Amino acid sequence: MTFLESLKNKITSQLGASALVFSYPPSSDLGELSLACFEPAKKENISPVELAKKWAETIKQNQELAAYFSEVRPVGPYLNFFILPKLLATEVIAQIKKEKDNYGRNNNGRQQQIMIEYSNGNTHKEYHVGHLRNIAYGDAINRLLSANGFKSIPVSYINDFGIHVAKTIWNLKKNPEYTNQNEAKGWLLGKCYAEASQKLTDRPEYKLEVAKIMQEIESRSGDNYALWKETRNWSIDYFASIYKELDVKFEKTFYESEVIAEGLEMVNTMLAKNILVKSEGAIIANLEKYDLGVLPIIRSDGTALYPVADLALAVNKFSLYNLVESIYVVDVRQSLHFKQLFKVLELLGYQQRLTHLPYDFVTLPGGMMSSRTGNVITYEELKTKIRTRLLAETRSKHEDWSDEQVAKVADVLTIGIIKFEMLKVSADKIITFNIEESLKFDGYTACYLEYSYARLQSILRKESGVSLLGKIDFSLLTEKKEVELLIKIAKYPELIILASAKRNPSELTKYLFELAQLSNDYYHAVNILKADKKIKKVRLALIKAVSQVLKNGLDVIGLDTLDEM
RNA sequence: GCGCCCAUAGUUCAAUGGAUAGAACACCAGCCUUCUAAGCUGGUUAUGUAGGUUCGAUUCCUGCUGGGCGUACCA
Repeated sequence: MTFLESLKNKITSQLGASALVFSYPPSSDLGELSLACFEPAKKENISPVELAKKWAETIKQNQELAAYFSEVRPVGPYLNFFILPKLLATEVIAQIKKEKDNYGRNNNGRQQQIMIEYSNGNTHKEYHVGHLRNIAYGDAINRLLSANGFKSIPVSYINDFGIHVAKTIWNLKKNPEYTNQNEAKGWLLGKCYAEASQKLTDRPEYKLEVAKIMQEIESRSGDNYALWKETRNWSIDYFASIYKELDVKFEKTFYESEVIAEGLEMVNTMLAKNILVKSEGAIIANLEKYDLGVLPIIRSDGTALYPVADLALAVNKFSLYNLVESIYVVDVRQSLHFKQLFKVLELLGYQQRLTHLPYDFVTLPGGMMSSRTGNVITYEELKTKIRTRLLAETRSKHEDWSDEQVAKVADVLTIGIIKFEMLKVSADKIITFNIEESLKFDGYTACYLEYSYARLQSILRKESGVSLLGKIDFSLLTEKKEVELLIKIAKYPELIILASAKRNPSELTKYLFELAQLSNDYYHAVNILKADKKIKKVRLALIKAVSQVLKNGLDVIGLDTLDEM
């Protein structure tokens, strides 16, 4: 239990109340902890102002509890607590020192298994910034669940069998130069797809050729099937390299091509059960009585649509793992599709909790991203642009560094910028990805956070001789900024719970930014290394705790840290 | 047509129904003999519209306006 939790429990029990809602005052002039008395006053049938006054006295009657505070002050309908800095510092810093990388983690999930599917790669297609939002969001939720004590199982589902594959192969055969270059083969397939898509829009008469290729791939024999197998691996290898760069790991990867047969069997069973019906030559799930319209399953030409694999995939997940929840991190535009899919699974008798975790799309300043109009930025292009700038910037700061050192910093910051830009906005907001803006190093950015951490490390490094093991006099932390920092890091475990409950990593990015601001503010205002010996020691202990919290929080949103930059 | 989402400062975003609606960018003025100036300090600016519920609404409900997305053989 954290210091703040136990303090809130003690107050609640002394007041003889239950389920009190605590909050934090908007300004440190109003204390460190606050209790709004509106609701409890209703139960007691007195005004909240009166109750706050009354409760202030009740707290003071308990000497042991009152000793935690320099003041318990009723302010209108609020009861505000001024926590003694010495106690706050002693307890919070000790806990961080003890738990280190585990500070902030809890076991609320009791190791129950939650599967989270994200990444949604399409082989034979370009990998663009939209995918990056999915990866950053899915990976952060995965890490958040894990930090809250769930056994989170990240899985990736790769669509290697759709019509887009046939389009790419069709164009590849017409333009063999796509296979003869030195560039990454998976990346070239993406270019090949974009061109194919454009050609087929301009000349729809080629669609018959594409359909023929698709049929041959589905029949799993012939030259086109062999070419599919070969090119599929190019994309899969390419994805693996991207995941490695982004530091995301999957426990299992599902492929559409491997579940489609099972899905077709399910279709037959469901036809027999009348869950699916034939209509206008196609096979559909008619969900109109649930206000969910119609879900087409099999085209009238007999070929399978996306839900076939999706149904089999969902069932596979449940049979392979004992899940309390199965999460799908997928673009909000597929909301109706998932409602339909979940309803069909329910009709089949599955009762597990299924969650579609939607996020809105990423656009570019020039308008909606689309392969067709060419207004699309691939991961490769984005990464290169950002990394090139960072290499130059880092070199200009450190002329004496080796190329390896400079590259290391640029690599960590590049990935950090991409993930942070995707996470700092809540999922229901459209992100207009402005590369120039993302490249800035000021303000609410990944670089700012990373820089703040590196600065703290730098100070700690300069005084590595000072032992932080011996007795530290925490009563020496009396500066206002020190108390603000202390209460901020004391709150961190609550943020992990909140961000996970709301499934919203931006709660955490915001918190970390505020912590970094406080931290930068602090070491500008207060000298650490030149302070008296005892004060220096306690201030070093404080910034060590702060840097630990920064590191832990950055880790939860998937960002690596740098000791120097 | 129907359904879902969005609307807050010049721009991009915050705000479990609660205290003076917070930040960042941009702009202006300062700070390197002081732990990395990728930093810090100070200043200017906002809840689309009409109602309702409430002691209290940026938040909940309804209408309107504007924008986005989805809506049977794309994924």
